[in-house]
Amino acid sequence: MLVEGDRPLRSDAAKNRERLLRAAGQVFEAQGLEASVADVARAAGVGMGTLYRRFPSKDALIDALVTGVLEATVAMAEEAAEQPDGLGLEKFLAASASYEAEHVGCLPKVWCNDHELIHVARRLIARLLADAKVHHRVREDLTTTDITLAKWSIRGVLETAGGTNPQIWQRHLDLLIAGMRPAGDKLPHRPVSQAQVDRIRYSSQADPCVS
Amino acid sequence: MLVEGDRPLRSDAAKNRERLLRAAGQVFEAQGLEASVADVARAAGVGMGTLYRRFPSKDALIDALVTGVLEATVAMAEEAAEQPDGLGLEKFLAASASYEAEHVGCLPKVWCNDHELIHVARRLIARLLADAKVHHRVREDLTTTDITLAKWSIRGVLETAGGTNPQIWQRHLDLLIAGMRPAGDKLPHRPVSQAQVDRIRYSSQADPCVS
DNA sequence: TCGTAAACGGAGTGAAAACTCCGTATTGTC
DNA sequence: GACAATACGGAGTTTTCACTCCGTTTACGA
Repeated sequence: MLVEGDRPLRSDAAKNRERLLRAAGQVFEAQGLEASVADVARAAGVGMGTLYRRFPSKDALIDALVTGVLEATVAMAEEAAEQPDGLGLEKFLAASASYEAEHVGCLPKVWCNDHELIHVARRLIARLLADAKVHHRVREDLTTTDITLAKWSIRGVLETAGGTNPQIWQRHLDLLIAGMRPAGDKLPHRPVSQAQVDRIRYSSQADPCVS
Repeated sequence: MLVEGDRPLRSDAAKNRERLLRAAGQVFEAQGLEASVADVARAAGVGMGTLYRRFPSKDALIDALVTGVLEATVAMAEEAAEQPDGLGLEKFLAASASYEAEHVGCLPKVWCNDHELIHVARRLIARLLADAKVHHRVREDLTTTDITLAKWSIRGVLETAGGTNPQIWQRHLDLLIAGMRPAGDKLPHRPVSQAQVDRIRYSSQADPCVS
């Protein structure tokens, strides 16, 4: 998944790599993704050379953070799948929102579509949704793309509010889940097709989001 | 509201000002706010000097766009207030989402809290919400901060998906409104206080959002 | 039509930030 | 303990981009 393909890292290099990732998360959360790499290096207590030896570009550094979030997301989806009674979907949404709240820094780059792990997560979410329907936890006309939109929306709340305050995303998730509950009427508009979602490349950045 | 305090603009200057605003909207939508001002000037067909004579900084240009969106938002809220039967809130949410979808470029800077017009809009929204409650269109435990979160969430969807496709935000708004509908149970978590919302300064940019 | 105040274009400037280079230091193996 | 191989720091390079300056042009009242 990461750039290092060959032999294991020397111990100091491995330690600095972790430091850099941790520092990058903090700096990007505090200043946004336009924070300078020099700031990240300083926060990590290493030199620029070290940063660039480990991550060939700023984009690669961000991508490593994104990959971490996505791996955690997939893990949470797998764990939620073991929840009985069709409550896995809700559990997953809460768990991943909570995790994202702690990693706000790289969120703008997380839910673009280029990343392999996103497709893995999406398949798992589809199963969670199906299970929730079997147990009549959610309305019949709910689709996986609705869940995708819900995740984008939580990201919007987290990015605006910062990840500090759990109340904020919890209350918003309450509202979303209330909207997902079974109801007599269908949602007024047609669901968004998966193809439409796939076509989106996250336009608010000019460059493709994974380096 | 705008920087020009004195005499009216000469005709060519006024024309170029409009061109610049239109071009800025398009360029920022296509490339994000980190697009260069040179690109904006080129798209508008004017020189750098003209841009900077009209808008003293890039931030001021963005702020002019933001002000336009907020003025439209206030106008839409006022219009929605005339809707009978407590449907004004839903009408407003749909109208403002539709408008924002056409002005995705500057959205990242719109819903920070520093702008005077935001408070105006918020007061209008509070009245729309109260009216919706009187007519039992929404649940009793819904608060104005919930609407604020809903607007942030729509912004998240629009920013990710781009403003091009109305289906996307409509379907998401369907879900939100379904969650707002009257129900037997209360939402699990406590509502977010207005003070908490006011404390947020939109952290994903380091600088304060209005120049 | 003429004069002037206002506006125009766009090359030039300075700062900021991504990325490189290389002399020095550290790790881990024989 | 010595010696490669690997990693380290941080000053220097290059590029990008916001912003300025000034000679030329345009609008518009008299």
